[in-house]
Amino acid sequence: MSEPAAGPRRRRPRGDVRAGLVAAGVELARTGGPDAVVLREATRIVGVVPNAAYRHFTDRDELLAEVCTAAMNELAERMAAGMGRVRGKRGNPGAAQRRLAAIGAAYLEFAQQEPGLFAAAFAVPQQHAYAGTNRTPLGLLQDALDELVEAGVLDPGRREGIEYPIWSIVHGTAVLTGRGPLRDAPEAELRKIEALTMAFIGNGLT
Amino acid sequence: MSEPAAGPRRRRPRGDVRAGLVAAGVELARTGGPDAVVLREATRIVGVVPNAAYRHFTDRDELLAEVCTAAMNELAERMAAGMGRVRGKRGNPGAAQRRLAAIGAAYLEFAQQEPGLFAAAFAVPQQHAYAGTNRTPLGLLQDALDELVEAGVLDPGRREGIEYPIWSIVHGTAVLTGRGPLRDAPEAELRKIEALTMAFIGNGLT
DNA sequence: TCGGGTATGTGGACAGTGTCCACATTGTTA
DNA sequence: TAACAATGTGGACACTGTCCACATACCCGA
Repeated sequence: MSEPAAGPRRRRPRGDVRAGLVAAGVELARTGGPDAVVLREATRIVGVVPNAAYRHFTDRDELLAEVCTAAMNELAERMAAGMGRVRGKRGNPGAAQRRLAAIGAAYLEFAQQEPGLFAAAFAVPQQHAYAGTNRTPLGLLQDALDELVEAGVLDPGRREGIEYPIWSIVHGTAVLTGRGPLRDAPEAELRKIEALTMAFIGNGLT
Repeated sequence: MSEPAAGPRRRRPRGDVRAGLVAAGVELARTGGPDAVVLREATRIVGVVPNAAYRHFTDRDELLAEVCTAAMNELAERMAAGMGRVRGKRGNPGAAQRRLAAIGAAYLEFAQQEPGLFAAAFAVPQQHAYAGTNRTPLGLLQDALDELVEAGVLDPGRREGIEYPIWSIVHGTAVLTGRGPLRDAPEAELRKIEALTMAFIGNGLT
């Protein structure tokens, strides 16, 4: 009874349906990962007929890509937030180290609290643009490492390319303990693994 | 015209259809990853009606689980093979290090040469048994690390739990450079990242 | 040897999905 | 105001996983 009884229902404002579909897709991904992003369900949530989606996306894959980008952005956002909570001037050795630890912790925390979105973030079909901003996981990590060099904690000679092993170890931990084979280890065990991961990184930097 | 003209076609030997379905599933996964393991297509390959699959698996998920296990076994097999190619007595420091490097290299190589199977190996729905044998990626890694301790290369005090960061870094590299955001980096770049990964591990052990 | 029971395969059906086509409506612009 | 582009609708198709009832082949005990 919420609909205003027949009458040619007003069309939603421009671009509203598209945004709604993406938002709906994000919620679906949050619950069930990328596979749960089903086009028809998204249109149902928005309250529109399935075909309407094809006015905004050529494919289900295009919708999914949009959802994935949103998920990746949320991950980056949480990393930035975690880093922002660390006080201390840029270049301060202790603060620099804590900031690196903070983005790593935020990464793992996101993977644990939002397994669906985390999986979606890395389930991009085809190609990911990422153009423009470097407010991405990799960009943030690189910033943190650059600060570590500035602060004199990390030898400049060892800086080049070190973001990749570090990203790998954090991502690997997230995946293996999340959806992966280590998923049903007891909570305490998982904490220990995370601590080992962080320690291993620290070890590799000094 | 290849069928022997009507007549009640002989039933296949016991357990043959089941094995065939798994094999077909593996081939599908090899080409397109876990999502490509579609039950009806597998039955088509085996030459049987879709419903026949339900005499051997309760679910498509159960078939998929079987396929995933097979994929994981193949990964373990390749790691074991890579390790086996390294000569030198157990406990020899150099050989121990080369063996660790070999299983890491085999892991990355498998992920690159068989992206579909690699993805499938870690796409197990629900729970993974793995009971019995420890001829698994983790088991092999643990063996290699134990040997490293025996050989006096790795301080016994740092042995406990170190398999997890190491597995994580290798797995993370495989995922990020395979299906992940680093997937379309140029070949040379990928090699460099792999080398950095291995170096980072060596650094973390000594 | 035979007869029944169990394992296995078949045929037909259903709901759900992505996607296509033709049509209707709206909002905008010349 | 008339034409046009953007957007939404209705109906259809092939494909998927899964269910039910039925048919057959094989095996084991009498």
